[in-house]
Amino acid sequence: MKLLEDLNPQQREAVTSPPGPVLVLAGPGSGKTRVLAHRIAYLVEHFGAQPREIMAMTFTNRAAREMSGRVEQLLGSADALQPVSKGGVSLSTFHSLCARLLRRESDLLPVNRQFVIFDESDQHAIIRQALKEINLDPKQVQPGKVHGLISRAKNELIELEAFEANTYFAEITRRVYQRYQQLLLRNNALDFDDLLLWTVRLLREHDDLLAKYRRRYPHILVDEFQDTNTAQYILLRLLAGEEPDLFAVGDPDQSIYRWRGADYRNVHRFKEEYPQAKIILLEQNYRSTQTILNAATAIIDRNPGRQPKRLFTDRGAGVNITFNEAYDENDEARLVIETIASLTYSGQVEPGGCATMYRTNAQSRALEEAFLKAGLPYRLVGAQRFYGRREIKDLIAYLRLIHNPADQVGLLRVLNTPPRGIGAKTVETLLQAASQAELDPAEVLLDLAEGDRSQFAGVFTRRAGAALTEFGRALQGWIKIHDELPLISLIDRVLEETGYREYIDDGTEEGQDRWANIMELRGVAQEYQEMGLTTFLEHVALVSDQDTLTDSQNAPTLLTLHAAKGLEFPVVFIIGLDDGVLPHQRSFDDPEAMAEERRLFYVGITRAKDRLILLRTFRRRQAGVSKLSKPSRFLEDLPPDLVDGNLSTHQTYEQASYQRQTRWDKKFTQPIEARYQVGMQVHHPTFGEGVVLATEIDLDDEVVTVAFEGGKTKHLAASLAGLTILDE
DNA sequence: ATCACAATACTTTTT
DNA sequence: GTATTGTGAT
Repeated sequence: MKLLEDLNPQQREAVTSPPGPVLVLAGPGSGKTRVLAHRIAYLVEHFGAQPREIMAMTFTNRAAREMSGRVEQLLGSADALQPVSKGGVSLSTFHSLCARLLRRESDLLPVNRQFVIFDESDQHAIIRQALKEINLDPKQVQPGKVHGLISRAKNELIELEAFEANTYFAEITRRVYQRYQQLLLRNNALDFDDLLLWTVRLLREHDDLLAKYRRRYPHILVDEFQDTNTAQYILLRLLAGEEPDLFAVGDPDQSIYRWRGADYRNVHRFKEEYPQAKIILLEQNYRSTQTILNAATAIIDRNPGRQPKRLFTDRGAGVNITFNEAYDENDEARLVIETIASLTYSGQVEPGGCATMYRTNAQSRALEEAFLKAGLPYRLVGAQRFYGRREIKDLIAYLRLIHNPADQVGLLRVLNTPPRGIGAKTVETLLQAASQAELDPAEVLLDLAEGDRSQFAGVFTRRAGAALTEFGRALQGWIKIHDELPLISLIDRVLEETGYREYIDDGTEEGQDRWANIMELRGVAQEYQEMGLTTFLEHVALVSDQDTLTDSQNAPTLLTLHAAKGLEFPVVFIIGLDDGVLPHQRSFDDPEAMAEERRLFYVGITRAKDRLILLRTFRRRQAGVSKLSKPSRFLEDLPPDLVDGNLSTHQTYEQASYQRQTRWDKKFTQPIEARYQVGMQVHHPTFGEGVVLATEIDLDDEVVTVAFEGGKTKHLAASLAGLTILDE
C-alpha cells in the first residue's frame, strides 16, 4: 500500500495497528506527526472509518494545521480539510473542542450561549476583584499565586467543594476560588480551565450526551500526549469509551508544561488503565546530526527516573556545536545576527532556516532591537504580544461587551477609554446602583439610554449621568446592529463613534504603530466575516500562537523554547545559557522543576538539524539593573569534545569574571573610526538609496541615520546593515 | 471629580 | 519595559 511505503518498521507497526489503545513513545525528530497523519489516512483507507468519525487532538492550532495539511495530501482529496460540518476529520485543540461543545450544549451550563472566554488578564482582574471583596490586599497576597493554585486545582478537576484548605494560603485561596467562580458566572464567562472542567462535568453527568459524543467520534488520536493534564486525560478516556480506539503519541522527555498542570505520569496511567495497549517505541531520528543527538542525550540522561532512550540517526556526525560568550544581551543579539549573516552569505543556510530560542519572552527584546537596527526582517512567534497590546485589548473588549453585555471586566476596560469623563467615583456609583438593582452594570447603562423613563435618572450627578447615558446609547446602538451588520462594519462603527483613532494615533511613531495594529486586527476580522462575532471572539481567545507573520517570509524566527516544540530548523541558536535564566531561577529549589528546565533545554537542542549555537552573556540586565551572571549549570553536562568554544565552567566564578571583565574592557575601549559622514549617498539592500543624516559611535559599532527615498528614516548598525557608499 | 504625568515595584513558560 | 499607584493641576 502506497501509504506505508516510506515508513520504517516501527512507524509502520504503529500506523497499521488494529483499532484499540496504542501508545507511541516517540523520540524527537522520529516522525511522529507523520505517523499520526498516516494513521488517520490508514483508518480511512484500510479500516473503513469515515473521516468525520475521527477526532485528532493537539495542543496548538499550528500542530492542527500542519496535520491537516499532511492528511489532506495522503487522502488525496479535500476530505480532511473540509469543515467538520461537511464530514471532514476533526483536527482541533483540546480547548477549542471544548469551547464548541459547551457552546452547543449551553443549556446545561450556568452561563448562556453568549459566554466569553476570559484570557489571562481578565482572569487576573477578577482575582484582584475577589481579593478586594474579601478584604485582602493584592500587595500582600500575590494574585498570580492564588490564581495559579486555583488553576491547578481546576486542572485536577478539583471543584470548590473538594478543595482542601490545610494551610493559611490554601484557605485564602479557597475563599478567592469561591468568589472567583461567582464572578466568572456573573460576567457570563469561562476561563481556560473551565472549558475542560465543564466539558468533563457535562459528559460525566449526562449519559445521553456522553453516548452522543462517543458515537460521533469512535476514533481518537492525541498528539503530545505527555502534555495532557488530568482534565484532558479524563476527557480522552470519557470520549474513548468502552471499546477505545485511542492512539496516543508522546515523549515524556519533552514534557514541558508541568506548571500548567500537565502530568507526564499520564503515560504510566495510560499503560495501567489500558493493559491491552500496544506500546511502540520510535527511536530513529530523521532530523539531527549525531553530534546534536549525543549532546541532547548527555543533557537528558541526567534526569532521574526515566526510561533511557537511544537516539540514533544515519545522518553522520556533522559539525560541532558552538558555544560563545557575549558581553551583554545586545552583544549576544549581535552575535546571533552576525552568525546568521555569515552562514547565509556563505550559502550554508537560508535566513528562514535559522531560529533563535530563549527561555523568557523578555529576552526577545534585545534581539528584535538588533534586527531592527540592522534593518533585517525576522519572524516572531508568540502572538501574545499582539493580542496583549493595549489597543487590541480595548477593541476586543468593545466587541466582547457588545456580544455579551454581562462582561463587566470588558465594560470597565472601555467605559472610560477613550476618556469621556467617567472617573473612578462615577464607576463606583454605577457598580453600586447595578448591584442594588440586581442588574449588570451594562444593563444600567442601557436603561439610562432610555432617557427620562430610566429608573436611574436621578442616581448620578448631572455630568456623570450625561456621560454614562451617552455611552449607554452608543452601546445600545451597537448591540442593535451587531447581528445584522458585517463584523467589519461593526468594528468601523465602534472605532468611529468612540473617536478611537484620535485617541490612540497622536501623530507619534508609537501612535501610528498602535493604529496600524488596530487595522491589522480589522484585517483578521475580515477573514471571520461570515463566521460572525462569536467565532471571531473565540478565535481571539484561543488562538494565541497564530503567527501574525506569514510562513512564506524567508526570515529568521525568534521564539521561546516552549513555542519551539514540534518545530525544526537547520540552524538553531539557544541564547541566555546563564544560571537563573536557563535553568530559570524559580526552578532552583524544586527538583521536579529543575528536571523540567533540563527537558526544555533538551527540546531546544533537538530542534536543530545541522548546526547548534549556544550563547550566554557575561553581564545581564534584569529588572533594570545590570548584573554579572554565571554560566548555566547545564553547560557542564555537555561533552567537551562535541563543543567548539570555551565552556570554562571549571574556573572559579571570580577568576572567570576578572578575566572576562578585562577582556571585554579591552574590546570596548578600543576606539573605532567613523566610516560614514553626513551627506553621503548610500545604498541598502532592503530600503534602497538614501542620504546619511547623522552618524554616531555606539560601543564598538557605528550607528548611521539614513533618510531613504520614499521618506523613510532608519537608524542602522553599520557593521550589519550592508550599506554601500555610492557617493561622498 | 477627572486626568496626565511621575514614581513605584515586579517580570517563566501558554491554552 | 509594563502595570499599578500616587500626586498635582485643571
